[in-house]
Amino acid sequence: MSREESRPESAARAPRESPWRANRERLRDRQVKREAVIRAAAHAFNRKGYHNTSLDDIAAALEVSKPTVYYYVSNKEQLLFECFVAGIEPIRAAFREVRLVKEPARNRLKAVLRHYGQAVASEFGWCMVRAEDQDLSPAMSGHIKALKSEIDQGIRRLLREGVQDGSIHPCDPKMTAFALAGALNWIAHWYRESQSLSGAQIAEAFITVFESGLIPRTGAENTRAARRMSVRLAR
Amino acid sequence: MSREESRPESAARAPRESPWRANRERLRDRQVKREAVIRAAAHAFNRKGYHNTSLDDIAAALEVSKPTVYYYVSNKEQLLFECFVAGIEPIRAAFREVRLVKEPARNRLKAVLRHYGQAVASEFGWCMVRAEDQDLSPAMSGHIKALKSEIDQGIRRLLREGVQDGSIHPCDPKMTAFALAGALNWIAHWYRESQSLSGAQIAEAFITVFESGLIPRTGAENTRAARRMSVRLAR
DNA sequence: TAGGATAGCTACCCGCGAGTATGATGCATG
DNA sequence: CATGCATCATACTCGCGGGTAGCTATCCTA
Repeated sequence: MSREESRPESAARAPRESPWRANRERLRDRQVKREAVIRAAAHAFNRKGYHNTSLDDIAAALEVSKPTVYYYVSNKEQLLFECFVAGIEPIRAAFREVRLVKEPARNRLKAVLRHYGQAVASEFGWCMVRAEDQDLSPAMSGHIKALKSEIDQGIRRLLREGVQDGSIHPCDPKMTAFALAGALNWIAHWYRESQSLSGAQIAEAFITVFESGLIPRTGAENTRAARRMSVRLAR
Repeated sequence: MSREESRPESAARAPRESPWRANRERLRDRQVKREAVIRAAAHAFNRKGYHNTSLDDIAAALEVSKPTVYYYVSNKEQLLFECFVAGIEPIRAAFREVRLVKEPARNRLKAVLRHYGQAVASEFGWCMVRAEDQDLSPAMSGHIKALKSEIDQGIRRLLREGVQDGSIHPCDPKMTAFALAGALNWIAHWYRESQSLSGAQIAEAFITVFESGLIPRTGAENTRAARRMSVRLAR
């Protein structure tokens, strides 16, 4: 990434304002490498599953040895945890972002769900969705549960707000949130990078389904969703 | 089960019509025990996950030794496979059953989804949903993929039929099937037997969500679903 | 130029768990 | 009684993989 510019500088002893400069750069280098380890782990977990991936596999993918991996991460469990966090963070960010927006709750929910879908289809999606408490120590399991719950509660809240402001059809927030999140989470099970659709496109298609519902709509309300669909089906 | 009546008979040498009678009974006994092994495995997989469950665990739960388990099943992989089949069979049955019914496709789809939800919330639900190709030999993985695909195609077909007969809002069958199945599959991740709702009730709630959609309905069409919901929310 | 921190490797330990060799028990048949 | 089959246990093998001990190389700093 930024290695190409930063490295030669320090190697050639550029005018150093602070004696800590080189140190900071080394730390940043280390961070870059650490992230590479996380990504390699996510990639491997994606393809072969957590339990079928050995740390030797991950090391081999990075063309280093196993102790090198342990130099950047304390153990396998933490590796999974980091992948989980990397996967779920964009969703949390989406909630924060949307909190400031002045729009009907349904639109804010849609924005969140779009990011949600993209996150699940990302390289960390598998880890986020499949990180199981059974595979983790109680402490990490607790962290993960808390983060998951935060997302769940966020969706329920948007649903309640939507029902109140009239932008969402009356519904049971808990069950509806389960249904929405479940459908999106499940993307991680079938989505492959090579697919023709991107994560955003899938999220968009799902949102269309969720919005219109299965029962045919009559009159003025089946406007956008239905028209978009007929366009999609036409090509 | 039927052991109480059948065993004494054979032990007491009841009038035997055929010399194979005792043999048949022994075979049936064996089948009963075999199923007990499968169920114990499903139970353990449910709680601790496939990879965190050893065959010693399963044996211990049955109060037998590991070789006894191997006497009824050839290896761990097959154990998972059997659980998967036990989980998915009710869904296949639902499709067969519904094929004969003369109803709008949306109602037939609903019937299937109800069984689907119950199956996922059953004791084999976890195994059905989580059986991963990575954990299985290519042969079994192929079987499982075929069965999963059969279900998927069945849902898509019902959706297409529904769009044609007008009982379902125009939609992309592929994406809609993914959304529906995903939401239902995900039940296995959060459902616990102790929960207040049964699998059937959850399926019912989900169907309500899918049918109405998030966008508020106006006029005559928000009849059943919305009324049902206001009842639910009232108590 | 010595000393120390950083980064990485080879070679190992060791426990867990899948699967098995072998033998004991018991029941039916001849 | 002897033979054979079915059922199950004890006690093992063995490889995989998480994790570590200890050595080496490099580079920065004093």
